[in-house]
Amino acid sequence: MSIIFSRQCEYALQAVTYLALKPAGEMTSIKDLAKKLDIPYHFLGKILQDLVYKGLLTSQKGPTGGFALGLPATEITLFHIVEAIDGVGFNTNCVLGFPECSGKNPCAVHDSWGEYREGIYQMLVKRNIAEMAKAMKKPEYTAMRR
Amino acid sequence: MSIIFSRQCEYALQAVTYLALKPAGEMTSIKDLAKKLDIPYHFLGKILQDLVYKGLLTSQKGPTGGFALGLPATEITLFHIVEAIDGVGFNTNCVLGFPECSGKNPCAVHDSWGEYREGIYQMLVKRNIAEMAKAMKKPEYTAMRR
DNA sequence: ATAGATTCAGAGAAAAACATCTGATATAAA
DNA sequence: TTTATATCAGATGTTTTTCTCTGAATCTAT
Repeated sequence: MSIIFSRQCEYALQAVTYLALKPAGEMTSIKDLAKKLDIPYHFLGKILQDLVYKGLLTSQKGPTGGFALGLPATEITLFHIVEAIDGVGFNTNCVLGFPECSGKNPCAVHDSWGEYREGIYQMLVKRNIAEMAKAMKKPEYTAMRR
Repeated sequence: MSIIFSRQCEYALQAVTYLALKPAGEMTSIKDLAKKLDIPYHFLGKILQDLVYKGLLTSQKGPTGGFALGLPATEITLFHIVEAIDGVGFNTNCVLGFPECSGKNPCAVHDSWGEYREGIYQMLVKRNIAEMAKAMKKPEYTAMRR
């Protein structure tokens, strides 16, 4: 289907970015997140739970509870989230799926892909959630529905 | 799971590349392809059928039958195959899945990704199956098992 | 204390992707 | 003409991913 990240991963990126827009310390409920971002409620719950377990978010139960960033927004990179949800398979295997493609026996796109892959990796490592939030702030996120 | 092309698409690329290594006009059976490339027999059958329908391959029934390229190897690009199997979703949507990411309201990686995407696209469009076959020829493809 | 709102945890359902099976049809060679 | 070997076509099965449900456990505010 031509995709780089799983749906879970995309949802995670969106949710964390949204949390980064909130005042520090404020908790946001799954309900709010799911509604604003148009992500299935229970599915999102699972994903956020996972991110709490991995230390990227914190959570609090009970009324006024919810989720918040577990680290300063500037310290959470896109790569942290991708790694937590999807793992890092995309920079080991041949893009075209040739099992024997390697440095010794490269496929015709082995080297070009290596460059793009590295670029994408750098993009994920260098961009943090604070930047993402800033970029998406324009229409105050209200337009962020599918 | 972090992937760009579907398994089907990878199998298709491998199979077509393998066919390009064969003398022109020679037919290769699913059995041969499946065994050499270690792809599930019936699944591969379906994929090849699809490629015949799309005009990239030709087929012949009966003994001595099988599949062959439907066009000269130099005229089949990687993009042709990817397009036939996976479609072209990867150069329209936001990599990170932000629904509202666009030129007007770009996410923080919108522009960088645009460059990589274009590069990858060019890579697929410019590389043809003849080149792929040449690159993979070294150990005469015999090592191409998982 | 109690009530209400929330996350947590694990099971389960639905959909999509991946793979297999079976019978039909075509074709080449004996 | 018969037989063996292919693809073709459609149904079926399996696995993975996506999404849902339910019943705790936890916490806040009244």
